[in-house]
Amino acid sequence: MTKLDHKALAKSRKKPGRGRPKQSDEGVKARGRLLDAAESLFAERGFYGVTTRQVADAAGVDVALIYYHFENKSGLFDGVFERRARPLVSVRRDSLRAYVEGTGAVTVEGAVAAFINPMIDLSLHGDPGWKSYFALVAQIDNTPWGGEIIHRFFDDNVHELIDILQRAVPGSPKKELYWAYNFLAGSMMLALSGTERVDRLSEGLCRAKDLESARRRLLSYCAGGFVAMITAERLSGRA
Amino acid sequence: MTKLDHKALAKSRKKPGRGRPKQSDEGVKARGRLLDAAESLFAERGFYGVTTRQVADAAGVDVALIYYHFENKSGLFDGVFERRARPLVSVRRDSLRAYVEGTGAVTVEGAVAAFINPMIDLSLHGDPGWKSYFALVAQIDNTPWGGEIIHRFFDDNVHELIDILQRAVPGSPKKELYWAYNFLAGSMMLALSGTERVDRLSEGLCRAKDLESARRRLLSYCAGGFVAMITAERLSGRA
DNA sequence: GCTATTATTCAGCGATTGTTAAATTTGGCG
DNA sequence: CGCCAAATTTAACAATCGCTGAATAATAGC
Repeated sequence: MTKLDHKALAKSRKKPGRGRPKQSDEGVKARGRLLDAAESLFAERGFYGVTTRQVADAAGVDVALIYYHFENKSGLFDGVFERRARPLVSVRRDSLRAYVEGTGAVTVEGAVAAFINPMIDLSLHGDPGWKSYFALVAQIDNTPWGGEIIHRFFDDNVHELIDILQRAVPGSPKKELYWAYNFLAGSMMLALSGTERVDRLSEGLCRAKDLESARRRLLSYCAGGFVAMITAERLSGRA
Repeated sequence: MTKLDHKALAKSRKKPGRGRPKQSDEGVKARGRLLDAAESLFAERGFYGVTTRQVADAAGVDVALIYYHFENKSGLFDGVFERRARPLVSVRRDSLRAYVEGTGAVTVEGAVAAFINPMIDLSLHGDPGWKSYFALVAQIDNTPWGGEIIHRFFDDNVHELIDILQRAVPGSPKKELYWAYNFLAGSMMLALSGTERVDRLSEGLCRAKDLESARRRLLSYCAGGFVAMITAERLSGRA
C-alpha cells in the first residue's frame, strides 16, 4: 500500500477508523476524545443530564467504546475527574512549597495566591478543557454526592494551604482557618465556574472571563476577610 | 352514609384518597406534597437526576398528577423554585429597608447582615423544606443553565443590597461592589448548601449545621474582604 | 506474511423515561 | 338526591436509557 492509498482510504471511509490505532497516541484517539467530550458535556448539564450516547456522538465514536474503556458511565465520570485532578493537585502542591521556600516570612495573601494562581493560570493559559473542568468541579462541589470525590483528591492541597496560613498568622485557631477556607472555596469556585453571573448582574461592568481582574480582587478580598474574621472572633472572646 | 361508614371506608382503601379534596387545602394535599417531594429530591440529585415517578412515589400520588398540576417536569421544577423564591425575596427586601430606615449611618457589615440574615433565619427556624431549597439554589447557582432563573428572581434583592453598600462606603465604584457581591454569593451559598464540606475537612472541628457560627464569621469575613478589596484597588490606582 | 491482541463498530437487549388519553372518584351545590 | 367540575388513578405510548455479546478491522511482534 502506498502513501496515497492510505490517504484515499482514510478519506473515503465514513465511520473512520475501525480497528486498533497506536497505543501511546494519547489525546487524539478515542479514549482521549471521549474524555474531552464527556468533560464538556458534564460541565454543561451535570452527570445525570448527559447520556452516554451524547458523549459518544460528540466524540465521534460508538457508544460501546465508553464501556470498553471505562466500564460504565460512572467510570467515565471518574476518568474525566481524575485526568485533570492529578496534575492540578501536583502543580498546586509545587506552588505552595515554592512559595514557602522562596520567601522569608509567609503572608496570608501570599499563601492564598500560591493556592489560587495555579487554577487561574490553567484556566487562562492551559488547554480549553480546563475551563470545562473547573465548571464541572464548581458544580459537583455544591452537590451533596460530590463531597466524596472532592475530598479524596483535593483535601491534601487544602491542608497544605492551612498549614501555611497558620504560620502566616501565628496563634490563629485551626477552626477559624477551616471556616476561612470554606468561604474562600465558595468564592473561588464561583469565579472559576464560568457562569458569568457577575456579567449579567453588573450589566457588563464586570466580566467573569477577565480572570486577571478576578484573581487580583479575590486575593485581597479573601486575605482581608480572613484577617478581619480572625480579629473579630478574637475580640468577641470566642477565640 | 354515616360518619362511621366514612371512617371505615377511609381506612379500608389501600391507595388513599382518590377524588377531589377541598380546594384551599394547601400544603397537605397532592400539589403541595408533590412540591415538597420534588424539592427534597431535586436538592439531592439535581433536575436531571430525579425522575417524575420518583417524585410521585415520594409524594404518595400517581405520576400523572404531576402533569395535571404542573404541565411537565420543568413546570414542576419552576413550581418548586418559585414557591419559596417569592416569600424569600419579599422578606429580604423588608429586611434591607428596615435596616436602612432603622439606623443613622449604614455600615457594610450591617448591610450584609440585613441581606444574609433572612436566609439563615429561614434555614434555622423555617420549615425544614427551606434547607432543601437552599441546597437546590446552591446547586443551580453554579450551573450554566441556572443563571436564567436565578437572575429573574434574585437580582432585585442584590441591587438593593448594592445600593446600600454604596452608601456605606461612599465613592466606591459600582464595579467593585459587583465583584464583592459575587464573592459573597459564592461563600454564602456554599455555607447554606448543607454539604458539610467543612465538617469533613476539619474533622469535626467546624460544623456546617451550626449556622450561627457560620453567620457571624461570614459577616466579618465578607465585610472585611469587601473593605480590603476596595482599598487595594484604590491604592493600585485602578479605581 | 502470519498471528495474537487490541480497538472499534454493529445490532440489539430489557428497563426506564417523560408524557398522555381516558376512566373514575370525590366534593360542592342546587 | 343528582349533577358538574375538579382531582386523582389507570393503563398505556413511543422514545430513550445504560449496557452487552458478538463480529470486525487495525496494529504489533514474530
